[in-house]
Amino acid sequence: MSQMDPKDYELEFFKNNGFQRKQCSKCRKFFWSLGDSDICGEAPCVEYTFIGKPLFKEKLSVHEMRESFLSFLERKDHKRIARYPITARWRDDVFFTQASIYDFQPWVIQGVVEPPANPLAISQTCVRFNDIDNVGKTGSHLTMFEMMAHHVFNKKGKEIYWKDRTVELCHEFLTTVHGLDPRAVNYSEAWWEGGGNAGPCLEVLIGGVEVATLVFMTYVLENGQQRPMDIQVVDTGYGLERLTWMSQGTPSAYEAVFGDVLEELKRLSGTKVDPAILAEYSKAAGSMKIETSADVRALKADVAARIGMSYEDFVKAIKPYESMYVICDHTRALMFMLSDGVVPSNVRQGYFARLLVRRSLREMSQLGLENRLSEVVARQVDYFSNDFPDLKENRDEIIKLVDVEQEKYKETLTKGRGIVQRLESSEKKEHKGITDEDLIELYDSHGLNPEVVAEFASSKVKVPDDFYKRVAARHSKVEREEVEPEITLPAGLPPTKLLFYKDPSKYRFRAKVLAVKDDLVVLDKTYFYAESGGQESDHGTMKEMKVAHVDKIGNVVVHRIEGPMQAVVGKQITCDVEQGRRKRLQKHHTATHIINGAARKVLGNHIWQTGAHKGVDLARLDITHYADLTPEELQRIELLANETVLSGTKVNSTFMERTAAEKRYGFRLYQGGAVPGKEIRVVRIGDFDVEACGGIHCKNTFEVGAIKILRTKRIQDGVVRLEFVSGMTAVEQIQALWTSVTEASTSLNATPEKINEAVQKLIADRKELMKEIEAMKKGRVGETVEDLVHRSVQVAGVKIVRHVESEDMKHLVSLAKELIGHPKTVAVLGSDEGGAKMVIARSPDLKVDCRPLIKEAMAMVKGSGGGKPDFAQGGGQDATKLEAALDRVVEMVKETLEKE
RNA sequence: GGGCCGAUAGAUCAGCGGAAGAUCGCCUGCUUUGCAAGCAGGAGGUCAGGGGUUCAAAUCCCCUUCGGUCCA
Repeated sequence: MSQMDPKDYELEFFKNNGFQRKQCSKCRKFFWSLGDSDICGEAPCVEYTFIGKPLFKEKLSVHEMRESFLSFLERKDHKRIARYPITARWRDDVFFTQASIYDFQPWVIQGVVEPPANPLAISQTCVRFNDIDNVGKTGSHLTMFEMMAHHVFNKKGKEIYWKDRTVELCHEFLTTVHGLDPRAVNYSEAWWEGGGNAGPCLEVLIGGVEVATLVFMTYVLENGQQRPMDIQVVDTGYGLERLTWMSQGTPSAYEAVFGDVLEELKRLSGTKVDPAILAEYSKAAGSMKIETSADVRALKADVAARIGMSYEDFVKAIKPYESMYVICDHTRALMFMLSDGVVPSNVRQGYFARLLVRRSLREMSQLGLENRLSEVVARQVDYFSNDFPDLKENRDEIIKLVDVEQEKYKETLTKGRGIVQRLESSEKKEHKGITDEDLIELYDSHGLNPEVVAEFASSKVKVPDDFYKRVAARHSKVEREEVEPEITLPAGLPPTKLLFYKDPSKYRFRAKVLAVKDDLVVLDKTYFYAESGGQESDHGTMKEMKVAHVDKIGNVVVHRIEGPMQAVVGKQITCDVEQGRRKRLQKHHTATHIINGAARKVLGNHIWQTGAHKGVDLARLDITHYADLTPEELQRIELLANETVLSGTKVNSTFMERTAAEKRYGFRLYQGGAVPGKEIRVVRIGDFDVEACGGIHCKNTFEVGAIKILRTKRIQDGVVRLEFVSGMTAVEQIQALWTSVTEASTSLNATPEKINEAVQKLIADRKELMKEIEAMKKGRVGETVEDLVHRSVQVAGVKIVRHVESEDMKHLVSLAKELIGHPKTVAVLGSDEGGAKMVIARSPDLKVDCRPLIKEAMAMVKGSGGGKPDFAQGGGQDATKLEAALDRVVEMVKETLEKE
């Protein structure tokens, strides 16, 4: 904390209002307060003081608390903005929105784009999975929470407010709005770092809980160095759930936050716990700061001892409540994730949705509520949908996704049960049961955690203490980082004017060269579209130079030149954008929006774009969906897409004020990833599809010409990829397909329509023929056998059949099998097909061991062999020695027989 | 994005270097008033695809594709 400078915290607001700077006698932290205590006011320095005696004047639900915060700030000239999606589509460094400031990283904070409002107020839905194991047990841990915030982005010369006003607002909200005793709040000095930024912060402590953090983002961290930011950001974060809890003074945060839903669960499960036990536990849990599972164990042991129960009985008594708390938390998180377009999957964001579903299902079954998870989720939707209308809109989708996912887990369990049982029965022979390694394998590779395995197993399962540690160990690996070479441009380049938005049909223009670096040219303005939003860049020429790629770095467009560089800084040059390429790209881009809209209409509201690429020859769109597309669904999407093309709907591409656009079209806009900025470009195809998009589009859907979906595949669980073509590319593709179909049908002497029939018949015929051949071969063997037996050499009453023919091994083997069906027979068969091959076999009524025979014989032909005592086979390269080898075997057999 | 497990008959799986198996399902008979079942017989496999090692590969090695699962 060497960065901390006491001056950072000496606020006018504190001085003018009589706050004293104190040092906590326990943790030595400095804090500002109007009260008398010399303790900072955060657990564990103090115990929670508000349990049973709320510190606010009114008990508020989460909804009321959220509204009181947002409307308070509106009265203080802040603009209220809607929450951002919980899955951070606009960032590739994180999966989920974990704090309100995430909404504005990195572009707003870096000054690349304007914030949607300034100052602004928001209640941002967030999820964090680090403490998931503590949820339900500690009384306060949650995976999903709402971070309420006021944010200010101060640019030089345009400062709005900074530390004093921030603290003043916070203080007023707590004391004036909620009637908190001004002496009951402490502001403790701390330092904040995150996302490459840092700055001083004040932690707002009430009743033992940190209810808010007021961060003043001041510095950029670069190579361990601090540099002042261009924009100084007020980043506050108020814990909605904590404030609500505080206002109610319930034993745990869960009781305060989950209201209706928790009641419903209690009713459904008919859970009854001795109120005395629960009260005692809640009191203890609520008054302690608990962070690890060891803390939880210690706490439980402590409480159990205090009320005179055994640890085991106590744990058992309180388990149903823990289950319900977990379910409440997980289903709320799940609801928002699913509503925001996360489809459960085995990778990325989807995995966390799956995790929540599976954990919830296990707790549900603990309560005896199998197969009813979606009911609870539905209840959550009802509880929250007044304040988040999108939840209501997506209600059916959310329920469907939960049900689908529940089915998938059941399948995993069904499979798992079989695996466990087979494992047990196969290892019973060694009397080992299920080992630690088995448990880890079952969890890591088959998704069965130890409790589930124990349930499935008939033998006793012992779980090692360090189970999860050992699982983690299996995943320890060296993270390799791929550092992309970053292009550094000369400093001070102005943003390139993007003229293609003004006139997308202009292909020839003159512009001034601002900079040249290696093979890159920067102009003052350009009609070249830079690769973004999955649309490949334009190509073209500048004077005689070939433009091979166009990129955007920050606000500057760079044109990459292939071949000799002729651009001169300061000169005006003539540029030409390649028309044909642009037109194909733009058709594919509009087609992508159409396909996206069509897929959503056919499949449902959970369809979101999760990736897209628009090339010259092919476009592809990845959408979130929980199952493979059926041929029917695919056809319906294709039909609807082409109907839309033919409808001749106007494609509107206009810049709109961001909040107005969001209000009008909702967060659906952000299909290709949220594009923050005060103004966003909205591409709207009638009522069919609206997306925030920077790409270049057709002016009317009929320009797309035609859309042909070529193929679809599941690229992960939960994501389906559609590959398609449009315009002339579609016609070319159809022609190419038609050509191969025609050629194939000609070869088959069938019409294209009957081609499948013809192929099926061909396959059936071939199968039939193969069988006939096999049968004939067998018959031939039968014929030879009698003949061979007849011509065999007899030694000591044993028939030795020595025979050579040019056939494959399979033939020799079946011949040998037939021969040793005769009593007292030894078969010594050879073939010179593709080297030397030999089979030595004898009927079961003899004792000759064939293995040493084949070994010796095959050594003679530079090979080897083996098998069973009564049936050996082998081979070698030297077919010229085959006859000699056969003779040698017959010799040895004779010797053996004569000895007996 | 990474680790691990896996792909054999319609389904579930065994086999893990020496001619492809079990159970269920399916078909045909027999038995039964009928059903469930029982008995007898039968059909059904490019052992995911492609390379390699070997005398010999479902089996060992490598690659590809697909699935499952855990972790970020």
